[in-house]
Amino acid sequence: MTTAIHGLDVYRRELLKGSTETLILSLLAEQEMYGYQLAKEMERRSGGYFHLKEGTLYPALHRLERDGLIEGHWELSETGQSRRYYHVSARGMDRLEAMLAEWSTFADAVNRIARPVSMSAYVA
Amino acid sequence: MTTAIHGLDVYRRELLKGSTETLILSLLAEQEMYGYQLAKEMERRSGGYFHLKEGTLYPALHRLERDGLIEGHWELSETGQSRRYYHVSARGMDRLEAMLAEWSTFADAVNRIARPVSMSAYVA
DNA sequence: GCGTAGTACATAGTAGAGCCAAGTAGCTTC
DNA sequence: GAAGCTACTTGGCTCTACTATGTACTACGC
Repeated sequence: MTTAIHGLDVYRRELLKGSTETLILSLLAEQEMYGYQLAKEMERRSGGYFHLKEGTLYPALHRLERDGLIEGHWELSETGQSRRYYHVSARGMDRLEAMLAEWSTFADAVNRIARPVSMSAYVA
Repeated sequence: MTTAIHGLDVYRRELLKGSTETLILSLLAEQEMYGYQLAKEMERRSGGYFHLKEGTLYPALHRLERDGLIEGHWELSETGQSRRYYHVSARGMDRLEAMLAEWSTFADAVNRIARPVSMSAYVA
């Protein structure tokens, strides 16, 4: 059941694949944040469209840190909760820039194929 | 080795994930085509950006056919080569429309987060 | 004091997509 | 007859997002 809808769900999930890290880097580049805060901020900024699950968020943060793109440190909040704050490293900034350029190219290419008519300007 | 570049390769591949079927449906919606022709056309239209490998293309076509979004039939070319031509079904057209809408929403959401400044207009 | 809800992080397991590689098969060119 | 292009197929691999579950602390209502 819900087979008619199911395909779209999968589609949205697959679209997100690969963009998650760019989105995380973008937000962290603006401001140092901890995981939970990041998830909330992303949801807020996207008008509820992006809702990162834990199983996506934390492994992604671990990957980014492992690759040296972000750096994290523990802090104890007033309430006694431990939070891991992350900021983007110099290398991460370079990567972010490259990823944003890649995203632009990709989006343009998709639009050239999927929406050849409705796009106002595309190079001949 | 090539670790600095590797991340971007992965990024491009992951971006493609989920968009492939939309791209295929879009091209087939314009014109009936066979697999190999589809790959060439996609590469041409995207200025070489999209280069679908066989291991991506044919499984994707099989999935789309299995889901009833496209329908295929064999034809024998003048040279004696067998080709499987595909066209988009009514159901496939509906799905394509939904996917294009989803793509727009997704791209907007990404731009709101990743490029909050450079976007000319976004809703407050 | 106890259950519930929210905050905050971690991870094992699963599914799915794209890629690599290898194979089949026909045609053309040398 | 070897190489190269066309054309399709398939098995195995990697990577990513999600599900589900667990830990642990705080705050609220009863």
